Amino acid sequence: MSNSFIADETILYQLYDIYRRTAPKFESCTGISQTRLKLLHELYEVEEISQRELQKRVNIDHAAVTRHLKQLEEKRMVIRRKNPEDQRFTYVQLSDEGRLRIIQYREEKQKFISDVLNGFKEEERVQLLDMLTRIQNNIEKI
Amino acid sequence: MSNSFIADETILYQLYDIYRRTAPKFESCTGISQTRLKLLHELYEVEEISQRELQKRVNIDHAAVTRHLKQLEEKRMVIRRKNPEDQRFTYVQLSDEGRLRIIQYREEKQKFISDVLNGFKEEERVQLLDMLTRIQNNIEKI
DNA sequence: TTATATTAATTGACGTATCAATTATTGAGC
DNA sequence: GCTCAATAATTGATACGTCAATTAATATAA
Repeated sequence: MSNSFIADETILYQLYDIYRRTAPKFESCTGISQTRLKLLHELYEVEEISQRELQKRVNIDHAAVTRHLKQLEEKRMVIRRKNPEDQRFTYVQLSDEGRLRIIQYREEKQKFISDVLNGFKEEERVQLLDMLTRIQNNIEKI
Repeated sequence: MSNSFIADETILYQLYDIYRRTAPKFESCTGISQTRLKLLHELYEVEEISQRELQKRVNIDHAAVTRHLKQLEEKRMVIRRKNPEDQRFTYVQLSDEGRLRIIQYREEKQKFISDVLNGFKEEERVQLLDMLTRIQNNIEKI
């Protein structure tokens, strides 16, 4: 087993470890989980959208989407309604309050991200993004 | 909001996304989860170790360590015993079968990792590892 | 038009991480 | 020696992801 393989192992492990350690800090800094903010962010970009379409965009399981939206609805962050023309579809939109609060969340998120990438030059960020994208593509193929 | 911030956001999201998509594939390719293999790997490196020490090395919650080890014990992969000198400590070691099977797992893992990093030159791997380590350090400080 | 297939959403079962509380054992100070 | 603090392990509650099964509505084909 070569040294470079050990380094490769470490890369994989660090990817995993970074996620695990980031998630709780992200939430305590911003006040919301990464997935949920992603959902709100997608809603922020549109007037109204079906759960199905939203699910495709955030790319997590249907079941998780349903549960998040139900909770966001309870918190009065989003509004859901059935499409009258096709009752299978449920349409979702941000409530006025949701639209206000997401702005706050995004500010906190921005601070958080700049902490995470502290010390990274612009050029390095570009490189990193490129490498992560390549990894994502590789994983896709497996 | 500048373009570079959007790129930074994407980096964070991709780190999260890579983990989420890697985990199930890792498990289906290797036959074991990343965390559990990490536990076994640590055990592979030593004769015997306390759960406390093992927990420090893998750096996940005590509760998770306990639960994993209980399941690995049921599967006859590890052996646990109380330290007679200090009954608070539980010592863990690989069983003979565990020691055999981890070799298999590691081969599968090696294949998996080379798929994930397919197309990465040695120099890029070094760069990536360096950047991930810096991110880890940044997260630590938050 | 009536049976069948498809689609969106939901629910259930499960795995695994976290934090907090509890239990059991040992150590320290009086 | 006895009480109180510290430590390791465990258990309970909760969160959130997966896949599989189910429900409800619509489209399609005989």
